[in-house]
Amino acid sequence: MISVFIVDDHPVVIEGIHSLLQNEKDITWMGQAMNAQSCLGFFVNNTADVVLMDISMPGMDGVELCAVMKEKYPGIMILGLSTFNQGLYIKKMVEHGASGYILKNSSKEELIKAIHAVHKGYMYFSGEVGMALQEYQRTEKELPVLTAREKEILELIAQGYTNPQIAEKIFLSSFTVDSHRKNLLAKLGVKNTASLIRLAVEKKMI
Amino acid sequence: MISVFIVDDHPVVIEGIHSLLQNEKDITWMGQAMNAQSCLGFFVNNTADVVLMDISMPGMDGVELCAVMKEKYPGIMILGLSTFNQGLYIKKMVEHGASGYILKNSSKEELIKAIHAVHKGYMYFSGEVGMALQEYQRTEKELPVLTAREKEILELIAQGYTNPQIAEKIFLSSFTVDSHRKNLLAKLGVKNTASLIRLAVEKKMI
DNA sequence: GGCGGAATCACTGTTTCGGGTGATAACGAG
DNA sequence: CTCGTTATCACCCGAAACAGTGATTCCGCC
Repeated sequence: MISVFIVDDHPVVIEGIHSLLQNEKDITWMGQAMNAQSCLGFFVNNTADVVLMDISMPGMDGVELCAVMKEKYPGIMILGLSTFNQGLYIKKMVEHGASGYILKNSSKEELIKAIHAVHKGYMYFSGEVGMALQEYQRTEKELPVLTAREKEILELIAQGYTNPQIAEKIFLSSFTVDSHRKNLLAKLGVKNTASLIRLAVEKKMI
Repeated sequence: MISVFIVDDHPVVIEGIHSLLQNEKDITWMGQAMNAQSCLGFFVNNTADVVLMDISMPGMDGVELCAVMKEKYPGIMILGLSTFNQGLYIKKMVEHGASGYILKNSSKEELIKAIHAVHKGYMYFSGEVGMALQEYQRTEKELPVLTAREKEILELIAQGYTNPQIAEKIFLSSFTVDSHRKNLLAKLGVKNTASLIRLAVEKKMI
């Protein structure tokens, strides 16, 4: 049984989703809020497994509310709601802890599929934005473990040394350095030095 | 009128600087501390415009104390004190918010000049380390201005695109993209893509 | 109305990177 | 004792990056 709460400033959306879900045996309708304050008020004395949350709302928007909710109740899964593909906001919501995103005109099947997915801890993304963001998540969470040697060489690459220079510096063959470098690219799933260093700096690996 | 406080574990240094400053009309002697704890205690109920701070002290050293002080009282200017040119520590102190550095055997004139300089918000560096650190500051704060085109191409490089790919994407010749790329390397004073991207990410240019 | 910077394009090299493929030795875990 | 991983080294080859040099157009500024 999955308890669901919805936050959206459009009554018609609340009603629509409510009616879509009311006959689902394993989904319980916990309630609704039409703004961020009301939502936060609800969760003082109540809880839910999954929160469907509008991205754009008057006052505190979905991105902020998402951050606050995840801060207070990390166990609650948040699924973004929007009427169109707004890549930037989706990305921001995910960065602030949302587990996914669906379009408001999604089918009943997709809605239920998405609720189940995020409840189990998966990410769910609706429509064509899906693939791009799955990729984003991959690099976001599953950071491969680098060996000591790889970290050492990554550091030197970031400092601007070339393979031959690194080889001389740490007494290795430049072939070896090149091997490690290629392993770094493969492990981190990037295709060249530029994206390697960007990832490394952003993830504070160096 | 500039109020000055000093932190040093050597009484002779405190005395020496005190006597150098006692006849200065626009400088007020606020007091002294011989360790970090005592210094922090003083600033609970007092303040000062400029703090002369020894780099090496028993217990919490100048670098740490500097960080703590700047965290609590960002408006207080800190001037490092050391008996010799210890580049690494100076660099660290500056990174933690110090506004400069003088040698303990500086002349009275230099001491007063330095106090006035940091009080006005300038950096001050004593002796031959001066130049090196001014340089450090230059690359640290005075980031060259990039043109719109350069920023655009920098962004694309960071996303992992090659020159030919960028050229195709924004309808330019790959020669042109390469020109901009070389300008980026030259402007930012780096020698390859790795250090370019590292700098760009660390300085939040992308 | 010239001067400088930005933006564009062009050509020629050399060096480095990146893909693929494979080998050997050491070492720890099962 | 094998099996997987790490670390090492090796070679080929095409693509990309880097260095150097130079040219043209456009546009704002003094």
